[in-house]
Amino acid sequence: MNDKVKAFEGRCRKAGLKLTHQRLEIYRELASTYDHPAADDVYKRVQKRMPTISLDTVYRTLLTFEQFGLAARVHAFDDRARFDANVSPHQHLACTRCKSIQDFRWEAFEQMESPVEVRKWGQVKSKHVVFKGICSECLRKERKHAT
Amino acid sequence: MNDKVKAFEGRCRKAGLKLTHQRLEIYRELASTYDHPAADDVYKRVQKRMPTISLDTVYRTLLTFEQFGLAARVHAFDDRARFDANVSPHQHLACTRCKSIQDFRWEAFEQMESPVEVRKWGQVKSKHVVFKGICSECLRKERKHAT
DNA sequence: CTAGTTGCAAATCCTTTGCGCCAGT
DNA sequence: ACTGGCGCAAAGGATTTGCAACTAG
Repeated sequence: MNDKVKAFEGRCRKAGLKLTHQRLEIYRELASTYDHPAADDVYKRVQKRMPTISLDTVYRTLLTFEQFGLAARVHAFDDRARFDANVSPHQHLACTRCKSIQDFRWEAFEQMESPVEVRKWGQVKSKHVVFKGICSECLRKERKHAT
Repeated sequence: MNDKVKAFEGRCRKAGLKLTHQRLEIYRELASTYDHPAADDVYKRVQKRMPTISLDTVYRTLLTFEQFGLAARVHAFDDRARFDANVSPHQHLACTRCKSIQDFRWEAFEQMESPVEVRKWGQVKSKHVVFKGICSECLRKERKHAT
């Protein structure tokens, strides 16, 4: 965790981004969780330690992180954006019931060659898979209710 | 095209959905294009032939189509939802510059077995790939400006 | 010092909703 | 006729923006 923050500080300096308390706290929060929080969630959590932070700073900061490759935006559901400090290649599992999002690696996919249409289409920057369905937790709850 | 509409009518009857002019026009519009319009685009286009239609009817109708499997919502960008009358398996190419979205088939991917983590995660309903990058059209324009 | 950042409040954009009237079956 | 669907207007929610005050480098 502290390594992540150290790396983050270095990346900020290199990019010419000022290391403000807000950015540090927001990054720390994002890097310490695997649940892909929405901007609002990040705001609420950071607010506990830094009561004066404002929601728009969180939005602005997350946008900055995204632009500098320090965090990624996840488009699993369309109601609100979700964020991820994990910027190395990985794929997502998204539960349509509880809206949870989980990372997983899929090297067979990541190393697969893209079809010709894709190469002809233009300059690809990223490829990403999303599986949707119902997570086992939600399935369990459902069975209980059905009983 | 007319086949699509005929099929659509059959599917509506079977599902107990009333075949209103609005639904027919919205479906016709969506099925006649490959550009994955947003609700607002559909509204503007349908409005030309049906000036009294309202935007919220378009939203409601697209939602209904989605729920009954008559159309699909595409989550490529997070600003607004995009829709697709193509509900058979296919993947997407999305240009971050012009926001265009293109379909393509990728059978090697579609037939690939999912990793264990996925099967353990829960009950998967769909899997979908999005490639992001810059389409050749945008690249061409960029080169022109750079000259 | 000074440019980049923040906090506040207001604005904007997309999408949804309540309700009375209308239309498809 | 009955019920679902429509149009209108207004609400709701997420995200962005203008601006003055502040702060990291």
